Amino acid sequence: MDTPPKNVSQTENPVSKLKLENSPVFNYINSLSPIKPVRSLPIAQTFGSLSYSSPPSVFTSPHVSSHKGSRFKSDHNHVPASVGDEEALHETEPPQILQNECTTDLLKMCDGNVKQKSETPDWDAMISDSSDILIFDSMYDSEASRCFLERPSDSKTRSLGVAKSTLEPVINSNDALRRGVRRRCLDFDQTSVASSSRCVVPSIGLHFNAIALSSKDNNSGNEYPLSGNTELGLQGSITPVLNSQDNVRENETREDAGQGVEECPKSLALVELNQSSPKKKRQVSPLHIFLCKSLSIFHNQMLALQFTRRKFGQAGEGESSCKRCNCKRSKCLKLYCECFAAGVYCIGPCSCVDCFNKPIHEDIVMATRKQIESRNPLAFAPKVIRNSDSIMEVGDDATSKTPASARHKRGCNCKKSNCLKKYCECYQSGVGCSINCRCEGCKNAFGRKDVSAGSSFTSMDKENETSSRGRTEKQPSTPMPLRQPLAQLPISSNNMLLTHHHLHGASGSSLHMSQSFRRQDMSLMSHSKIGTITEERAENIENLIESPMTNMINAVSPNSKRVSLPMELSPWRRNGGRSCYCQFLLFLLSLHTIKIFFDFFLSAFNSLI
DNA sequence: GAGTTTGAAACT
DNA sequence: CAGTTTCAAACTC
Repeated sequence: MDTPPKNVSQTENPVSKLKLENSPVFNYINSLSPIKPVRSLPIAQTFGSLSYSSPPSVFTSPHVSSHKGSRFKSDHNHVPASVGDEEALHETEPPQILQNECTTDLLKMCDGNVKQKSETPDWDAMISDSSDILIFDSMYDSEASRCFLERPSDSKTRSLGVAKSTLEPVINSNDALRRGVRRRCLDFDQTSVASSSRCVVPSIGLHFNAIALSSKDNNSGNEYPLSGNTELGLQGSITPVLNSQDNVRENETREDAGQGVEECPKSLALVELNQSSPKKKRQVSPLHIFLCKSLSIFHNQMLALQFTRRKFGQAGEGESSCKRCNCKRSKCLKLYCECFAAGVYCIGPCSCVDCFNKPIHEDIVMATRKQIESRNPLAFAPKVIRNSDSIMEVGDDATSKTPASARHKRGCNCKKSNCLKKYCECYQSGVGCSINCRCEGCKNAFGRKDVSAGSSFTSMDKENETSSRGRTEKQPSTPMPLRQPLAQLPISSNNMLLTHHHLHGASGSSLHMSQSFRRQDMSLMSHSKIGTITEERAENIENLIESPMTNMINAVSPNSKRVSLPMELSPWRRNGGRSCYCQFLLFLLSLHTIKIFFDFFLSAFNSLI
């Protein structure tokens, strides 16, 4: 960071300093300081201003302590000796924790930069605290609490996914609460955490465990190991992914669980930046690290809250996607079952009979799923493939809205419905029929088969789909479904995720938003002269912003019936189109900018005097 | 809500 | 691979 040398102030005349501090200019500058304003800045309100509305009850929840106690890092200064102590502690100071600790962290951040650089701030502790705080903000949301406690879990045996025991309610279990986000995940594979709910963002195909795996070996010298809490929100939205590599990670995860320690994932792409080179690592600005981690944590909160809202039917338009199965004879263990097909457990509102698609039958579910996948490796893959250049063709009526290049993977086989009813999977998914369809008398309002042959559904797409069908879907490598796990994605040399361009099906609007946001923030960065954020690091942020995590929010689900994420559910597109994510980043950057100006003016006055 | 229709999934 | 059966959602009344 281009912080002016501070030795000037160390040698200054105390009298001069006093004069300076009493001067109006100094007062003005001091008012620009990030220190005091930040101290008075209520973080909760900041989130509120970002349209990240959490019920106020979050601050009064006694569960606050539970999560605080789940901190993994060595910074246990705040961890009480017992759960009871935790509760006692936090019941007496619920909301202040969020504000004070956050602001304290920011103060540390700023102070750490203003002071001698030898005083390396404890960024780990800071981030750990922040992550706890932020996660608490949503995880102990009153809704979330209900959600998490809806299905009691065994807090001892599992570190991921679904708990086996569902009999005894777990109230104060840190693990249970923390795992609540994944409660409804079909934990077919320990590290292939399914979408937490059918109501969850159906297909955020982000497999952070994959990153963890790839980065574990490289992380030994990580200067800024990440608090394990950041794992939570991410996995809350991870899609079920099965591949051979999962077994390895599964074992690792189980080992971790068996040790009773939830391994810090150290996996976030954000903190993996520039870790391949020790030199580069030394160049990483602590503020940059803080910023990146904060962004990731913030994102986690978005997803966690999103899960909660959808689960409790507050999704507005998204409610239509929260369906319940009604299986009678399949035991919800076949693809007939929408829940099973979507990779989620059945829940209370389901009307199924003899349902085995529940956490207590986890082993059966996993075995069945693998059996189905042995027959058809793409059985749980998304049925609809959207090209990255999909552009909604908006017509006069609602039914004329169709992703120009989105098509059903296998095509339909309608005989009587003319592809005009929901019997047709293409129509149900809101996509037009394609060359792959064997339908008769196709009149699909989203695009008829005969018309699609010359439409924007490119020849490559056709080739992919045709080849896919020709192989009877026994080669999962192609076509690349939307929900391809990051585990299969190429990881760059510096352990950073490659951009979403490697994926099919990123939403065009989301992409546009990301790019717009990127330009905006890159511009801001350049103008604020954040010297330590090198161009490469800026590119890292750029990649982060364009990561699949961002772009796949609008992806399709394994069950094409739950395809789209409603506009208002996307954490990046709320608040009238300006993302909270963006605003949060801008907020952090503005703090940094203010600090730079403060440093500049202070040094200038010091030099003058 | 019951019965029918439909097409995907599963089976042979 | 094709034909048949099973199944559950969609649909109709």
